[in-house]
Amino acid sequence: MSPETFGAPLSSWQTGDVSPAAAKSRAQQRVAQSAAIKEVARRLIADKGVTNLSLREVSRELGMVSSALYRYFATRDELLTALIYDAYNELGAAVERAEARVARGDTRGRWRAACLGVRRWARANPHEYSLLYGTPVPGYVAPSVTVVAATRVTTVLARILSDDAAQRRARPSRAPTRDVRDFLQVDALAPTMPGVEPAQYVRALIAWTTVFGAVSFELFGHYVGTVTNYSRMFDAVVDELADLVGLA
Amino acid sequence: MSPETFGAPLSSWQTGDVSPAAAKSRAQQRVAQSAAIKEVARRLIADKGVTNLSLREVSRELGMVSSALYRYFATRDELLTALIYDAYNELGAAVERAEARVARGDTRGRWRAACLGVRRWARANPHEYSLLYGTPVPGYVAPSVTVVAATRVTTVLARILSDDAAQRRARPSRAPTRDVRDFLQVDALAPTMPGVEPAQYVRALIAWTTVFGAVSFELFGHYVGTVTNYSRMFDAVVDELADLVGLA
DNA sequence: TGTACATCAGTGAACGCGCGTTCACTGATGTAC
DNA sequence: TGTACATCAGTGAACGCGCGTTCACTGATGTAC
Repeated sequence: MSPETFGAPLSSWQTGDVSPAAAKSRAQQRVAQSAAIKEVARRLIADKGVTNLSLREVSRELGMVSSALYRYFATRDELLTALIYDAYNELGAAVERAEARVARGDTRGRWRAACLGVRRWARANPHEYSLLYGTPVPGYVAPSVTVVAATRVTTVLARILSDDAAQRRARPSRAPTRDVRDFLQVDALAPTMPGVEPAQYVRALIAWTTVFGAVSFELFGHYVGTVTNYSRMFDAVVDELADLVGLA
Repeated sequence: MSPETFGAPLSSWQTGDVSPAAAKSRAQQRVAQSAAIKEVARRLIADKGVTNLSLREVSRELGMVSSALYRYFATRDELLTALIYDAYNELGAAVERAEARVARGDTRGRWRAACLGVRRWARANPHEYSLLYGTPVPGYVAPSVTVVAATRVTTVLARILSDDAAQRRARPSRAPTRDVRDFLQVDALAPTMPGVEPAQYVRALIAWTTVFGAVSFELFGHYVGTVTNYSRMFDAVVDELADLVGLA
C-alpha cells in the first residue's frame, strides 16, 4: 500500500481515497477523518458495547496517536454524543424507509412496516440500540440535538395514527375519557398527530412503549423461557397493538 | 432472643443478634461479612451505576485490603451475580407485598398494586433496576439461579390474571384466534396462569412488557417532552392495560 | 506568480490514575484426640 | 480439660494492564499581499 515511489511525500494516499491523486482540501479531510473515527468507534461498540469504548483503541485502529483524536472530539463524551446522534438518525431513516414502501392508504400495513423496521434495525445493531434505549451512560447528559433526532421514529408512528384517523376507515373502540392534559404534554403532541383525539393518546403511548419494550426485552434476554419464535411473537404483538389504537 | 445465660460460649450470638461483645462464629462472620460486602457494593452501584463498581472501592469502603474480597467472591462477576440475584428477589418481594395488601377478589386493584409496586421499587432503586432491566453487562452471562429469581414478578402478574379468569367477573373482549403455540412456550406458561386461554397470552405479554417498558422509558428519559406527570401517566397506562387483559 | 505568515492535523512523551487478580504470609479461630 | 494441628480471614506487595487528557513540537497546507 502507498508505495511512495520517490521524491513525493505527497497527498494522494493521504486521502485514504482510491481516486487517482485526489488531494482533498483540509475541510474535506477533516470531514472524512471525523467520519472514519466515528465508523471505527461504531464498530468497536458493536463488538464490545459502549462501556468498553476507549479513545485509545479507536486511535490505535486508525493508526494514529491517541492525542490526535482531540483535534476532532474534545472529549470522550463528545464522541459518544456524535455516535448517539448518528444512531438515532440511522434508526429513524431505516424506519422511514420501511414505512414509505407501503401504500399510504394501508395504515395497518404502514404500522407493521414501521414497527418491524425498529426491530430489524435493533437486531442488526444491538449495541447501538442499547446505546439509545439501554441504560444511560452514568453522568452523561444527552444534549438537545440528540433529543430531536430521537423523535424521528415517533413522528412516523404518530403520522400513521393521524392518517388513519383522517381516513376514518375504522374507529378505535371508545377510549375511557380521561383528562390527559393532567399528565401529557398535549400541546406538543397534538401537532404531531392531528385528528387523533387526546383520549386516544394513552393507547398511542402504550403502543409506542410496547414496541420498544418488546425489542428491549428480546435483546436483553427477558423473553427467554417464554417466547420460542421472536419474529412471530413480535408480529402478533404489533398486530394486537394496531387493534388497540384502532387501525383499520 | 435465645438468652442461654451462661456456660455456653456457644450459640447465644449465633442468632445473628446484636448482643454486646458477641463474638461470632466463623460461619456467622462469613455470612455477615458477605452481606456487608454486598451492601457496600449495592450502595456504590446506587451512587454511580454498575459500570463504575470496582472491587477495590468496595474493599476500601470496608477498610480492608482488596485481596481480602476474594475470600468471599472469586471474581467481580460473581459479586455481580449475587447482587443481581438479590435485586430480583427484593423487587419480587416488594411487588408481592404490595399486591398482597389488596383483597383477593379485587383483581384490578391487585393488578394496579403490583404494577405500582414495580414502579415504586424502580424509582427507589434506579441503578439496581438498570442492573436488572437495562443493558446487560457485556460478556456477563446470567446464571440460571438469577433467571428463577426474575420470575417472581411475572408469577404475581400471572396469578392475578388467573384468579380473575376463575372469578369470571368480566371477560376479556374476544382475542383474535392465533396459534400462540407457534411462538410461545405454552407448556411453560399454562401452569402459571391456569384458566387463562392461550389466545389471551399475547395481551398478557403486552401488559407485562408495557409495565417494564414504561418504567424503563421513564427512568431512561424517553418520555421527556411527552409526559408531564409520570405517576398519573403510569396510572392511566396500568388501567388501560387492565382493560386490555380484561380485568374486572 | 511568488513570498511570508498563519493555521492546524498529527506526534510523542508524560501525568496521574484506577483496575482485577495472584501469591506467600501471619495469626487468630476451630477441631480432634 | 489440655494440647497439637488444621483451617481460613485478612495482609501487603506486586504484576501487568489500560485509561483520558495535556502539552510543546513539527511540518505540511492554506491565505494574504
